[in-house]
Amino acid sequence: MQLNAPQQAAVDHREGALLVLAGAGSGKTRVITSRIAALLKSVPAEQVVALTFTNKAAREMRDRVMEQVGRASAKGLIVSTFHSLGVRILRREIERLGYKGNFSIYGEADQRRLIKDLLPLRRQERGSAQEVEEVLARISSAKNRMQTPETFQPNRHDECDLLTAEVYPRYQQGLKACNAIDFDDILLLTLQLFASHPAVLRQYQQQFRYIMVDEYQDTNHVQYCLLRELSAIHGNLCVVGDDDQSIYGWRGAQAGNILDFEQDFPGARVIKLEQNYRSTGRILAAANALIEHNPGRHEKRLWTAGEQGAEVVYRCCDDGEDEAMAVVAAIHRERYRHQLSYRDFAILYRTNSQSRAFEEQLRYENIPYVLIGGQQFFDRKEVRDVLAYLKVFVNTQDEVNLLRILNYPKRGIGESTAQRLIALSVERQQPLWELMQGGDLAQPLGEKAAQQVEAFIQLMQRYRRACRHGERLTATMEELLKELRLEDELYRQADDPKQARRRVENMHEVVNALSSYCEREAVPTLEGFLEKVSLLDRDEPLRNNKEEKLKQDAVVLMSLHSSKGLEFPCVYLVGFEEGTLPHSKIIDEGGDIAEERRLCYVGMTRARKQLMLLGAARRRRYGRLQPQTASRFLEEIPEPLVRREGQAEATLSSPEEQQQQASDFFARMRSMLKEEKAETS
DNA sequence: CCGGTATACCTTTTT
DNA sequence: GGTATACCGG
Repeated sequence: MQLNAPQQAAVDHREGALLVLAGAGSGKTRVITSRIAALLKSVPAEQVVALTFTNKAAREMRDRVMEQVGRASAKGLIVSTFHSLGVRILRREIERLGYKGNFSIYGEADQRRLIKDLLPLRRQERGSAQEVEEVLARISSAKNRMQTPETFQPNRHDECDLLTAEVYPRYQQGLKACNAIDFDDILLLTLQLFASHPAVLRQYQQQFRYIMVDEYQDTNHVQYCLLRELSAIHGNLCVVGDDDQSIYGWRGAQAGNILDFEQDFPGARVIKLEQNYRSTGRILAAANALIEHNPGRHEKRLWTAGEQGAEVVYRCCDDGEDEAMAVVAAIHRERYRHQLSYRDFAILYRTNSQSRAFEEQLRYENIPYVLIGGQQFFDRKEVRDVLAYLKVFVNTQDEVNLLRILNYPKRGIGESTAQRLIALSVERQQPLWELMQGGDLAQPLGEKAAQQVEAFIQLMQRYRRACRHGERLTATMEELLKELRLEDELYRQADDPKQARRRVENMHEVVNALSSYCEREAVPTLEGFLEKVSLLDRDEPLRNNKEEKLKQDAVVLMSLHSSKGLEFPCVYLVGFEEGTLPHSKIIDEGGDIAEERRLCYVGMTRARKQLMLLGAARRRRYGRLQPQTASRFLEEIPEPLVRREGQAEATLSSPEEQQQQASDFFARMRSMLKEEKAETS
């Protein structure tokens, strides 16, 4: 297929800043890969950098460039995520900032643990889970705004902000003491490195002569600054994106970056791609009608030379189960009518918890499906526990993880012993690892505990040494799991043997991942493995990653966020209700409705041939059945563009609902009685 | 120190 | 309806 005129213009652009405003389905990826291919004809590959947000996007882009220019010409080309590039730079340069090269990368679980331990230091009340979560979010957002512990400006009238101001410096010190950095630090420290070491910056400026950025609308302020620094000399920055698809504002992305590009990089050329090659006319018309309700966009109107296609349908179902049945029925029907494969269908939802009803229905009907995202592999406790051992082997300063495994599996080193060790470590100004190694702990800890600690540290030393030899990594790890008897531990903990088996499987999946990493890599190291694992996209479980999953012939289930960048012949956008599609959290807390609208727009524009919107008249939320109303976005798409089907009313009549009402009544009575009691006593 | 049960809280979206 | 924490008894 040939490039159209604006696409070609973007590919041919060479020097200076370029903004490509690429509407959904306008052949954006093709433009980027073609432009890289064109550059490689006259520029050494190692001077070209393409940055993406997900590993999958990076891999895809790299593959497509190689298809066009061949493996040899692409050698040295950097296609990577922002975070991978950051880590790559930091591994080489971080000692200039006072960290050591074997630093750990802390995910949310590690961060939470660290903050949790910090909170009670300052306050008598113990840090509740909510508080930890809130403080963590604020620290992260501060980092995204480039506020350090020193420059953080709390809102004086905001309790939580003041707490954050106290915790933030300690948190950052804690990280450094553990020789660890968090996800936001990856980018922030890279930027700080550049600021404090101009010579280092210059070196990278000279190396990266042509910089391209995909999904520019998702960049946050730190990423923007990095790009500005790196392109400062030559100005060869080409960014591609679509402000209408900016859906990561909650994570600090600034759609302003793409709206202000022309002011930030004077002389920038702007090219709009508005011809859509993906969806039918009717789907585009509906999506356009919706997105036009958003203020302050780059004016853009998608059009297609293709056919009008089938009607877009909205269907109101009785409840969640009915909705699932309707989708499955539609899949059966369309598959038969148009000779489609299962993989041609996608079910998209706002929250991951919505997947359950569809999974059940699909399983019931024996339809193969794949679930993308959701409960993440690396968030699972059993996986994190194993990884914690590996992290400590690499970085013995990593006390967050050291404390995590100190008594896992249970080895008689309980909470009080741990606290005594920590106190001792503070008192003697000695890292925990050294303290435990030093022996002589019988007095402070007691004979028995000291013995257990001794045994623990012996074991750790032994395996730490064994891990140095890259050859036997996998075998060493297998031995470790065996010696720790983690499998038994998992069976003992779980109350359901099936659940236990799943956990054991997950644990072994880590070993499998390590094994396949070792096979792939020329010089495998534990460090390298952990780095890979830390930087994985949320929804690629190690080996059978997103692509492999998509290749199977199965219906795809995923969140609207995960769906960005993908396309399917038939899309079912479910939960089209107030409180779900504009999510209640956003409605209640005065969040950004426009972003919800964009999310909806992203979902709609994934569809090539057929788009169906579904909602329910009542739905179970937190286990309660509640009446629902149609999403406000439905009204924003005028009648002829979306055909309304089904008109279930929110009537309360089923036996289940009556029972629900009764139990609600008794719950109210009980709580009233409790209050009365409290008053009288 | 451990394992059990009661409980509170919760659900956005994720590199 | 599910998980993470709290508290209590052994």
